[in-house]
Amino acid sequence: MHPTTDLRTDDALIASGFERLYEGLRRLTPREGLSLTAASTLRRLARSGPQRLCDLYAPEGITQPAMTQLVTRLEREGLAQRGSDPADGRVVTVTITEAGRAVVERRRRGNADALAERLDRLPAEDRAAILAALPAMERLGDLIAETS
Amino acid sequence: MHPTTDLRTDDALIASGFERLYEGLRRLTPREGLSLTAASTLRRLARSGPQRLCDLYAPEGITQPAMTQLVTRLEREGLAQRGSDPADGRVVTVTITEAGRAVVERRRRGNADALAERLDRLPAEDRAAILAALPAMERLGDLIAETS
DNA sequence: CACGCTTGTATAAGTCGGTGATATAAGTTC
DNA sequence: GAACTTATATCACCGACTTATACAAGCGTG
Repeated sequence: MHPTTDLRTDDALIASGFERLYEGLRRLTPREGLSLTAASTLRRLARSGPQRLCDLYAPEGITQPAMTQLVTRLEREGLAQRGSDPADGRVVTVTITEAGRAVVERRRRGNADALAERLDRLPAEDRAAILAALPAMERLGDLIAETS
Repeated sequence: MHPTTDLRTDDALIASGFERLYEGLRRLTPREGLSLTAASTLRRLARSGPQRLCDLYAPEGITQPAMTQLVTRLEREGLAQRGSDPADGRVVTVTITEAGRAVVERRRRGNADALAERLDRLPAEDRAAILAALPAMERLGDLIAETS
């Protein structure tokens, strides 16, 4: 070990490693008729409960009209529902339906299965290393989400 | 430690951890007018050298016409070039240009910088854990790419 | 060597998911 | 209550895919 770890080099290593992993993960998930944004929005609704439309588009990185359209599509497919705020006649609240939750769950399971298939072919010590780094990566993911 | 590690539980943990990380990474990268597929194709051309068009679309997970169109767009923007195979009059070879390489490099650096900004806010032991898991994650990424 | 089959690209038409500009309606402020 | 702000919707457009199909070059076999 060096007396002071070289952050710059480490960061570059991590970035290029994540790049490879990211590409793999991207290919792994079947679309099933849901865009990345649609799936992410559904997960958010499942995780954080009903949200105002106006609080939804910025974290998903799309514009307001895009979110209006996305919610319309989700509603048409029965995965989410529009509601109204009694206190403010302008706002539309978006709620995930049971069918929506089922889709989120099915996708999550499918993704996990596909990943597991590959993980099983990895040496045990690789799995252990990934497992050990997991809490750190989750914290990193949250940190990115906060400071988006 | 358990006598036999519970693979199923570990896999699920890893899948959900990766999900959070993936969402974060997805938001991190600015689009800069390149689709995910376009960026990935450029990286592939930079990494593996000139490729036949027919060898390009399957690994990127799109159809052949989509790749034809993508190459046309890349060519129009000066990031790639079409060429021909003297031995086979049907094939089109695709080569990345210097401008294309520059774009790949700039995106990589931008991504690394944005990531570094967050990594710096992570506790040192988290960074260390991620660094330690990196080779494993790269192997996993490659494994997914192979068995796509 | 001519015929049909296969392989590699391209084109056409349609769809989906996004954008910016703008409209509309509800709330807020003074 | 007029002007401003906020929340959503609509419009026209574009980019990036899809399937179906065309076309041209190579290949195999009688």
